[in-house]
Amino acid sequence: MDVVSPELNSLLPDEIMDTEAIEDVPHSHSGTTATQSEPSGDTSVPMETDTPLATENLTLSSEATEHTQAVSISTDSMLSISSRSQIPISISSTSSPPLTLKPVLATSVATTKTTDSVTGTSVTTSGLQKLTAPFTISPANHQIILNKVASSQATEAAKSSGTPPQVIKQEGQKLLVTAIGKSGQPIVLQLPHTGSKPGVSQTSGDAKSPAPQFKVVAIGGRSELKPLMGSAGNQVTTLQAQQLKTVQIAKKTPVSSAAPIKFIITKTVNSKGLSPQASVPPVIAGRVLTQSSPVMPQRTISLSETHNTSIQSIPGKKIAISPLKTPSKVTVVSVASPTSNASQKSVALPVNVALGQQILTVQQSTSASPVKLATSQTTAQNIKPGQSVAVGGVGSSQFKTIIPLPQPNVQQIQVPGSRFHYVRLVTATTASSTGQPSGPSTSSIQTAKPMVVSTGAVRMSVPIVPAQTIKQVAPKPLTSAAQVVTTTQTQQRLIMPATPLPQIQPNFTNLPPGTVLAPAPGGGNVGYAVVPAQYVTQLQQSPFVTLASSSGFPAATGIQTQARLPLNGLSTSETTSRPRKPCNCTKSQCLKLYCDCFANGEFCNNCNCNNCFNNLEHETERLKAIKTCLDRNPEAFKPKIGKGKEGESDRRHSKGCNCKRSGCLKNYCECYEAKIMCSSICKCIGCKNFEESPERKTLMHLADAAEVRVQQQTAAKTKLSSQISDLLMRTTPVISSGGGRLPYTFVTKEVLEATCECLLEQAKKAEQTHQPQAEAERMILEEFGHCLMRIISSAGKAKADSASVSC
DNA sequence: GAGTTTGAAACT
DNA sequence: CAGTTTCAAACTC
Repeated sequence: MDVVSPELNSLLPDEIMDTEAIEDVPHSHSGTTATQSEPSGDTSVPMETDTPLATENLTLSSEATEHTQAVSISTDSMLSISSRSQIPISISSTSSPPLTLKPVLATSVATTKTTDSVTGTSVTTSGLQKLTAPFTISPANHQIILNKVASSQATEAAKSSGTPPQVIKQEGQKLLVTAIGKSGQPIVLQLPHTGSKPGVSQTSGDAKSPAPQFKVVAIGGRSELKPLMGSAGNQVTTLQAQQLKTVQIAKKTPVSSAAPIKFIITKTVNSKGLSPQASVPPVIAGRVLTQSSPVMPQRTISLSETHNTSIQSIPGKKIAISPLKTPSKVTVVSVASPTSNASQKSVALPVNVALGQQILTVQQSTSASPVKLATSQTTAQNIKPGQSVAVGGVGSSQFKTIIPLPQPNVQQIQVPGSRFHYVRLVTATTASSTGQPSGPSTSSIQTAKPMVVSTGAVRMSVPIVPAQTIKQVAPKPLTSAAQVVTTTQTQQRLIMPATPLPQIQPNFTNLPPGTVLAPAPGGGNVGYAVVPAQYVTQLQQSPFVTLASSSGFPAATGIQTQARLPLNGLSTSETTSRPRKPCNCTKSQCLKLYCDCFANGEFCNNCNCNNCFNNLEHETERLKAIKTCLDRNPEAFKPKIGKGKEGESDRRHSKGCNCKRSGCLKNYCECYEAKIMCSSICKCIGCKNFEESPERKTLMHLADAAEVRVQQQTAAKTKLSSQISDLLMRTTPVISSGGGRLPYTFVTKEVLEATCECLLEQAKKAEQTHQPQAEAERMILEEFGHCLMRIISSAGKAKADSASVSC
């Protein structure tokens, strides 16, 4: 089954389509059984794998020495999962790139089934320790889907479904997955283990045991392996980081043997599962079904990847990540690698990850395009087992619900110069232990630091990847996509797509950055947000972002900063170097493309707009507006200035301008504004914005000169200001020179303090006498005037005295 | 800062 | 798809 229809694929950004095709081939031939290893042996956590279909299951186990199924990966790509444990689990893949899985210290992996019913209900079940998921790794998509099953019941359901999902079982409470972006960028999956001992962390709600966390980080990068550290909140310590399981997929550059690549995930492929007809009812791609009983709420995270070719698409493939009994936090960060011209073969990766009470659905576009991740969570109470919540589907029909989060539960933070929006999703009802104060967790990435939510009933920690690291991995933010899904016990979710996606439906991953999707009805506290990829860059500047306010989102505006997206193809550095201009919308409610903020996928912040709906408080309207825009133009949120055929020099407007009177030499012209020349697709009249245009050259020359002047003036002002400040701070005025010292030279520190005391005294006096504010201000100003007069007088006297002495 | 110009977006 | 209207930014004074 095709996850994404061809139509949808056509709508995808070019960069997505350009990705190398990595073909995930069902591996019927390898009939290996899923290996299970339960180092922990914790009773609470089922150690055995529930793999009805052992052959096609993908299993991650620390101890498992076997890997069963070959996972076909595009020839260039390599998937590696490493854990500290030395037991290598290798997964043979049909393709040359080997997939190796090594278990984490105590983690065990069990394969389970995940079923997606035609009705759209997918249930992934397994023991807490089990990860069940139809597992698909498509190099093209650079995503790895893990499905985590929370409850054994879910496992049962999965079995019933009959799909041979690939199961990844992890005892650790944390799962970190890093996906590779396009061109040869490694995908790293890290499965941090909450506790050194398996099964220990499973106790949910235990303050001592960190809440289970699941993190997926997709970083576009070259072949180099960069284990992203997901510091899942506080719980990931440096030591823990070492325990993380890392799956790395490198395109084109297979990991050298010398490379410390260890595979912690064993992937077994069930031929049945691979078969389209899979016993599993056709899974609606991208559709997330959440079933949870009040007692055993289940959460499913499904990642699906669209295919351009039906052959490549593997319906029913799912990767399940073993759920955590304890409230789990899921963080997914994916950064798409720079676009590659690789074949557009895509592999559908529907992944369902059931995490205890959460269901996360992620669909990935066929290409290396920005990773798309959708997360929906439903409250366990409202959702019955078997009940499904659709979070994003390939087809619009699959998109059952997108509901804005309750305003009080959402906070947005925008960081200037960054494409990322920080979104805080708070569930008031639940208090999570995730906020445990811990030093900055360290991961394989040393600089990575978690965002810590210190206050509020719900605390959410978002691993922040230092910009440096991110840059290394994803040098080109524009093409890269990052998604972060954070699920805490409180059911918080954060999704950060790197780049605006053309469509909101059926794949909600197409939502523009900053989009926050609310949980399905009844889902209550859960929501998900789409955040721009440069989020990571922001992190660099502020390693810790505190999303802490228990108060409602509106109150959090103070911490909001403006996030920006690259404008019109300008380099990220260009766009991020200066803050975006505030909008002044008055009639559009900032929900139309007239609004630059909205058009850039940003929330309005510090703008001058009136009746603004471009914020989390009006997420419903915003989502609707986004959908409307995407319906009208699937590429509405794509950068208008796309890459040219060969580098930036060929950048051109995707649609071309239609200027009539400006000669395309004013900023009215989008081409000119983007500092690019008009092209053949432009419909402008009287265009003067071409290479040989003398007017253009003159303008450019003048513009350059003006810029230089501005810089010089700025430098001069800075210097002058510094000098004045330095002069004022001098404590000892120089009066012996006999020169004409100005009065301010007598404004020494002592004089300033005395003046301030006088003013304060005056203020107190006014307050004691209950003077009106205006009168109080008058009194203070008068006092200030007196002070000045005394200073001037003293200066003059000193000068006179000095002169007399000299005489 | 107010008013005008401009062209993209939205609408018909 | 073309024509018109709406809108907000760019620009002018």
